[in-house]
Amino acid sequence: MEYKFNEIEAKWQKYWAENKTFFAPTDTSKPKYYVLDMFPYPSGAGLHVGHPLGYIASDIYSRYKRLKGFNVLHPMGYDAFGLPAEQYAIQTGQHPRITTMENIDRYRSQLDRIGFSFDWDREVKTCDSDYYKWTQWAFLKMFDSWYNKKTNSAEPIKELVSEFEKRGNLKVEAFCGEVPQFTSEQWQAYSDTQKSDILMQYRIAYLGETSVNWCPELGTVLANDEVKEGVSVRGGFPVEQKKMKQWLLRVSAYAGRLLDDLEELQWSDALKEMQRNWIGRSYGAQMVFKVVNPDPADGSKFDREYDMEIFTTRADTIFGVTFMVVAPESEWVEKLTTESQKQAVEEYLTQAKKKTERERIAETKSVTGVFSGSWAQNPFTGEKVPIWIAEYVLAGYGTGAIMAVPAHDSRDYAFAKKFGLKIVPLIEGCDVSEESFDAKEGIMINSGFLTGMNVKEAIPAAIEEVERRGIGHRTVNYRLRDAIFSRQRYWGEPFPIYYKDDIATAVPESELPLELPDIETFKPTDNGEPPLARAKNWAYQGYPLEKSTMPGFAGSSAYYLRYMDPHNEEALVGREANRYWRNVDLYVGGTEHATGHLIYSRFWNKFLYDLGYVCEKEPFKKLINQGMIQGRSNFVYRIKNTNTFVSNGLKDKYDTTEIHVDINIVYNDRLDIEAFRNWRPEYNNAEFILENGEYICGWAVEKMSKSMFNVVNPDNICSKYGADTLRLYEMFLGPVEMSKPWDTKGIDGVHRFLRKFWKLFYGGGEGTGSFCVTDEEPTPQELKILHKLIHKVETDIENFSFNTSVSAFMVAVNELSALKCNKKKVLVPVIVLLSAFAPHICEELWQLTGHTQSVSFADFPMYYEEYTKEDTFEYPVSFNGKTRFKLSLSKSLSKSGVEKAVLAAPETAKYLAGNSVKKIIVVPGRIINIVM
RNA sequence: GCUCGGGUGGUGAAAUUGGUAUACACGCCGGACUUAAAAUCCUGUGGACAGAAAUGUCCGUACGGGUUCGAUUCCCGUCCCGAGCACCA
Repeated sequence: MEYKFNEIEAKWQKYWAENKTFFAPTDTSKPKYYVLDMFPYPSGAGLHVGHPLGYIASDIYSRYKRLKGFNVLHPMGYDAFGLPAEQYAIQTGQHPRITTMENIDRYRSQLDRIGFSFDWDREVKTCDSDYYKWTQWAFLKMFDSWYNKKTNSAEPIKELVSEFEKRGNLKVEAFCGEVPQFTSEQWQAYSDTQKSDILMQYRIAYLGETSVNWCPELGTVLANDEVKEGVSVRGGFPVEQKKMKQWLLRVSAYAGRLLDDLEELQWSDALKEMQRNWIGRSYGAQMVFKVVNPDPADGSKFDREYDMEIFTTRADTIFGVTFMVVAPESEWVEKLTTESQKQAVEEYLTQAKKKTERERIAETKSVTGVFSGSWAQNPFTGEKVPIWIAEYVLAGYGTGAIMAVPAHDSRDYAFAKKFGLKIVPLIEGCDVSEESFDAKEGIMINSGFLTGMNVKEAIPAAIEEVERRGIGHRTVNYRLRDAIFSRQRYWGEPFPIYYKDDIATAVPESELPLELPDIETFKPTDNGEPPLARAKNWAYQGYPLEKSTMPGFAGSSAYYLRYMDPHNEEALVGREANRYWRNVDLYVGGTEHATGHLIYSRFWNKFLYDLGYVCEKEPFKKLINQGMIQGRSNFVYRIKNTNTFVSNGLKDKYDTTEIHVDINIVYNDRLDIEAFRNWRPEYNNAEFILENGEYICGWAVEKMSKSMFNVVNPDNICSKYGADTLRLYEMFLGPVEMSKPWDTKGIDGVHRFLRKFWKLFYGGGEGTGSFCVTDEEPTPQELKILHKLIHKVETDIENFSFNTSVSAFMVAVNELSALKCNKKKVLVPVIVLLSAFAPHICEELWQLTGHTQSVSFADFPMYYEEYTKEDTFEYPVSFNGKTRFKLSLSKSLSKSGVEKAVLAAPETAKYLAGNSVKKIIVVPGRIINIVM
């Protein structure tokens, strides 16, 4: 019988859905395994063949784990709030919910065709109110918490308030904004508004007036990870810095833990490194320089000496400080500017402010700055140095002020050269005439008590001295900033916050979800308010509700927890379900979320962990980053001003224009000329210059997109070759982690393999023969093929090396075909093993070989035991007619293999014979280990 | 500039981590079946040299050195490619 993949696949997909084959109950009698894919944003374009790459890999792994007896949680859902649906809504007036639901349906039908083993009973959509109820709930918990540095944990704000009432905040150590010190009496005397303002500085979700990334085109603020090179990641619109009142999450409080806990995760080094860079820890010292104007007559406003605090990682270079710099946005600017410099400073500031983020980045090489008029005193040398204002110092990092050591910092060096400031070298033998010496090595000179020390010793020695003198202390700084959490958008979770006499107040938990109201148009209002300002009665008990909504990462930060217990109405995740499923064992997704979702999720999880809602401190134990699949575009070459097209090999002889051509009318780079003429009316009477009677197209690797006519839809591949072929082929293409272009050329090879496999069950005669397998005992040769296959595929799956396991199947099937092997005892274990990769064909063959249920995973351990027992035995190896040592071999290895190995390496044999070798381990033809 | 990955046939890529380099697949060459094509199947396929042939010899994993009985794998230097970060003091 023929291999009718379309019928077979439809049959089993229906069977799985009807029987809920992949339903994963919270069954504590079995070991659990949680395999998660990053859920997709359902875009209007649907899935292309690149999207399912990671899903296929994780599906193979899930099915494999089920075979091994695990209770596997493998859910899927949709990250359904987002910008594209809203942009579409603004243009068309169609409610984003409608577009989103349509897209979800399309995604679902595409996913179903590939035969994934998702437990759809656990599906979540972030835009459903019974899902975002828990997003809002978590936000309220953050609003009601503060970060205690003493316990290094988030704690309820109620406890903080009672501490304030008893003792004020003198003993409180918290990650917080700027707050005055106060006693309990002072606290009690504060007005409600004052109290609220103070508490706001402590909350983990807080309202803050900060400089934000404002994108005028999108009409919203963006988080740091949503901005790249000064433009928005979505849309590529310019972004500027603007002071605004916004909701923020105090992610920075968790910076240290986010960094430290990275160690124990099984993530790729590249990804961990990205997070490390993003969090950016640096050890150093904070110290104080006195501001001392030499000539008070110069309009100095100082009636006393000010202490200006700076941060440095190079305390050892303090003797080389020749000037100081503060950021233009720093609050120090006003205090430091003297009368005589006032005009120059103001000019500089207006100029700096006008620049967009993009311009600032473009001009990183140009050095700008202005002298403030004030001077500071070096606490070690007593020398007076000028204080400058310059853009190269950032207000948001450290204290927004630095001590400049031009000899040993390239940025300070460039600045000193431009403005003619002094450069004092501090390291023996360094040449600072052309560039600074930034390396942290060498012997100190010109450095008082540090002179003669190595830089590595000098840094701690300098910090110690700073601490001894009481002018500063050792400290750690992080680059990671608090996450801006509000968006001036409609299609997102509403904040459960209302403003009672301008005091931000939480909507009671019992009233969640706070549903997103319907509105007529989705644009921001004419006076620049967010779209929710258009909603009627957007108020709680008569008080106005917050009009911003939450950003995209809000809904995706805890979805992995919701899958554990998706229908629980009492909690985000029930205690019992959480204790069983714990966290994600394997997470598969792209690197693009390295500094966004993967940071926010870890933060969110740690926060819930602190409050005792979840039992693991990290959400994702092991992470695999699947590569992107790019498109392979085809081109035709039109001779300019004609309707004649010239084949790729001849195009250099003419003046041509390159035109993208739909890859669906090109086969192995050969153009279907008739189809091309029918593709577009303007090509109806196109002429062609051929080579060898064919039109050969050019090609290039590009992003898969509609505009380049290179999108390959998985549905088409499924109809033409079947889902099993698609699954195998995507794996066969190369390692999952690698990015690679899609090329349909090789798919025939994989499809042929499945036909060949199918034929094994039909006495080698597809189309003619009838189903025919025997109960005969396998020969040793057949067992060896099987044994090798099981071993190879198992180790490959564990290492996520699916391309090589597909190859192993091909080798085995080729070998079994050559032997015309149709013995059940050989073929059935192959079916079981292959069912992880190509489930439909395997289910069918499983049934045909006489099994009544869906691939009965319970039977697998038997085969597994029987065929993977590795009896090792000693095999003597001799040189010069004398037995020298014995080889340790497993039963599947042949004698001839070993002899060949030794013969292949006579030098090795000679060497080994002359040494005391205890054991060498050999596989056919190759020595893999020598024990001396 | 800094930090991580990588460079293996015509192409996608293997190599059990120091043990016969190029498995598997595509493509290509030749053959079988066919009136023919498609499909299918079989054979060959790193390079150079020698031979009628089986076969043999040498060179080959970006380049130059090193360690080792033995290096695609480890070490040093150079050159390319990709990804991420980028005034973070």
